[in-house]
Amino acid sequence: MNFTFNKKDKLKSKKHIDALFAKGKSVSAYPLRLVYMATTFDDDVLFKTGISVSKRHFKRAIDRNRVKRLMREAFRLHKVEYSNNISTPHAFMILYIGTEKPSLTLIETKMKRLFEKFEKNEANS
RNA sequence: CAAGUAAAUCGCCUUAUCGCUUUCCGUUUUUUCGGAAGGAGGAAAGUCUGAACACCGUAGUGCAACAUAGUGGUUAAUGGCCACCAGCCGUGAGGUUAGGAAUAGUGCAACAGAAAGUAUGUACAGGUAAUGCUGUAGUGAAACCAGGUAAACUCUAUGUGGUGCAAUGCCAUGUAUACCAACGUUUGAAGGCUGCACGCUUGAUUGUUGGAGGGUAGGCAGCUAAAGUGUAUUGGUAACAAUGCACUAAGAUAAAUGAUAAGGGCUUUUUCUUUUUAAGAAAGAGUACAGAAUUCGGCUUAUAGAUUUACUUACUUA
Repeated sequence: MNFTFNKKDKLKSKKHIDALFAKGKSVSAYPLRLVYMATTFDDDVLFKTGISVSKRHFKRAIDRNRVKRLMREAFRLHKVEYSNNISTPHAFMILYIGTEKPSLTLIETKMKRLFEKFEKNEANS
């Protein structure tokens, strides 16, 4: 078991992020939205994940930080379950598209749905 | 006691579990792993100002634009701060100011009033050849060679170059390639047609290698020891200054400093018990504003609640 979520697991490269938003596919489970793309990384990590909250929905930095931290927690604690079903390297970006401040349990359940959808899409294609 | 005034301070805590990040040490070829130490604020916010720092610009002068506006002081600097004077507000402690100039000019003036300047009406009185020609009354803060207004233009005095750490400097994978060198060259390098071969075709303005330039992804510096913090003494009404002693305090970059659970503080509401004030118990609710991004000095705005110090109190009530 491994609950870590450090620099290597984060999607940080500008190149990857630009490519992701340009070509990536997406699934959503309100208030979350997952943009994903199969790709390769220089260091051998299976997948890298970025988390983003729009400035449009949360004007104050303190609120954005709070939502991002909750999302990071939700992802970190269930990372292992998700990674079991992923075989090829992927880049992920999880966006928060709601406008209300969420609770941790809401995000956890929604994120589970999000990845279920993602797996179904991958199996079909 | 109550109601106020002015300053200043604090602004949740503990434990457990799972994490993030920086530095150092050990380990390891690196990655990894282990250990230790550090890790948001009074406003980190607004980006309104003054500087440091960097780059660009820069003979001099004038105009324009913008800013400031009592006097003195303080400071690296300021439009900040302090003291005093003056006006206004308050019983008072105190608060507040948009405090230069109204015979340089232009404009504006609610209500009232005939009229607020190219005006002269009404009533009465006086006067004239005649006429608002003169006086009084009436409106108003102000009614003629007058005043008010510069939070209207304006004038005066003083001051001001621009852009910002996404500044700027350095390293540099890949891609394309100016340039240089070597090698290959009509005995044909290399490319195109093709699955391959033959063949056909283009053909040195090119191919390969190396250098070199350029500087995208990315990285490093800038980047945290400073007009620093605490404290004591001295000078000064004060802002502030000088000196001594002690201390070292985030450095991320799709952006760390957290999440969850339990318990405890604090505030408050309701109910119950004892009761002179008050105290105790139970249940519920609340626990703010807000997140560093080159660094400092200020200003402005947001802020549940708590604490301390100094001072004031007219009328009214006792």
